[in-house]
Amino acid sequence: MTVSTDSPTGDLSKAQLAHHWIRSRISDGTFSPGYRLVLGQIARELDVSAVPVREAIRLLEAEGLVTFERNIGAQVAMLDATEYVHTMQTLSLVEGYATALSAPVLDADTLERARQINAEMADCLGHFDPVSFTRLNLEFHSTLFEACPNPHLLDLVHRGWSRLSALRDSIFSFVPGRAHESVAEHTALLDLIENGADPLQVELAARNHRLGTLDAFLARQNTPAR
Amino acid sequence: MTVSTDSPTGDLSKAQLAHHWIRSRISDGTFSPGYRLVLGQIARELDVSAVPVREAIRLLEAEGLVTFERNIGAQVAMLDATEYVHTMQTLSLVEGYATALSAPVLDADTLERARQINAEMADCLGHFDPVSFTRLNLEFHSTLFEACPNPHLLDLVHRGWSRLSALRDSIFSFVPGRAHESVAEHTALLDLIENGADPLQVELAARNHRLGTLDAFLARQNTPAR
DNA sequence: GCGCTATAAATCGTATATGATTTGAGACAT
DNA sequence: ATGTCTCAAATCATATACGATTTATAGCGC
Repeated sequence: MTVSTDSPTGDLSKAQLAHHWIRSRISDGTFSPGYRLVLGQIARELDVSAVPVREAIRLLEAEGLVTFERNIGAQVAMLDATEYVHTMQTLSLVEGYATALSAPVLDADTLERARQINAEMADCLGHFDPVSFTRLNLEFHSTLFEACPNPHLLDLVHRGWSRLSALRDSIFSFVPGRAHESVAEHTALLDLIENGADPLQVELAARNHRLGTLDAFLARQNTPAR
Repeated sequence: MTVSTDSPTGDLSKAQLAHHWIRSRISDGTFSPGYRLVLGQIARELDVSAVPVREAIRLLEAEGLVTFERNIGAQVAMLDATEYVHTMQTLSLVEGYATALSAPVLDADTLERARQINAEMADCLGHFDPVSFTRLNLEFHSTLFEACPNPHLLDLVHRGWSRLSALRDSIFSFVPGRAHESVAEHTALLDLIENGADPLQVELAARNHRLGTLDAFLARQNTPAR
């Protein structure tokens, strides 16, 4: 359901276990940005040796969740404003396309479910609940792009979400003063899909929807626009 | 210049050396798709232990260049038609956007250089030289997207190219009967950029240019269209 | 007190060693 | 000939050991 909380299935190597474990700790906030990941410490915690932990950390580095320097060690990556913009921009691109590719495959049930989720998001605005809002937002978009027939593309979408949800605090989808617009755009997007709109139109709607959130976020922070 | 032949700079760990070394062997064709990568064998060859080699291979797996199975081992990934389509599709997306983002930053000199490269590509058509054609094609597009200010996006473009150039035989950009059209589209793209066209127009031109090559390739192979 | 050096502690990087898993060859029965 | 069983060799996965590098600390001269 959620992107990064998926539990690994089947029997995994210790390196893979460490990989998932550390990623989970980053996602759930136990290890927040800047936290130093000491090999031996994590190894003791997981009751494994340092070798598979090192491997896990190098993989997380490749995913962009962790920074790593030779002979220095690893720490949970910190997204500055610039990297946030770049990640959101990239996500808007791949998610928009993934949504457009999956739109023709969505059945009526799925669309109805998406509308339901969007209704719940609207509720969150009533009794101010940005955390649920963000969680539902992910659920909403997942519903729309998960049917994408291109697994590479889908992988990029997941990586983008993972990076954002792990490194920004957990309410990055909620920008005060923008949330209402966001819900409205969701409805518009669903209408487009339901009416079998041109794929490019769907793509751009989904893309601009996310870029809109980004811009709102930047405006709020007085960060120079992208 | 080329995407995947960049030599690492500075002092690297043995794991990183192994990483680059294996990738180079894949790129230059020494290790072709399906080739089995045996840890101990590579370790002996590089005069290191198996530990850093394993790390390197796991990273290459994450990049999609090798497949790896627990207790079985690694082999250079094999792109079937489907994966080829997915990779090309994804590349068309990210490269198109990267080109559109970098277009406004390109100076006259760079554009002139691109035209020069494209002229050389046209020459390659005269004295049938698909290998140079493909190399120049990469050079041409690199020139256009390297100025992209979004490093994440650029990274995705590089990964896409790396995957394609490593796993398809080295002339994947050259599809007989399509190459002339390709050169013409390059000129059209440069004109758009030079005239300061709308970014979306540049993006779609670049995207469709690559998708055109993909479609031509598929048609030639009688593979069902994407 | 401030800065410098020397030393110790912590940590990383990887070679080596060992157990676990898979693969392949030969023996054997059918 | 075919299938299957057994065992040995190859290979992977990881714990352990040790050297290399960095960082922290204490001492010393000024």
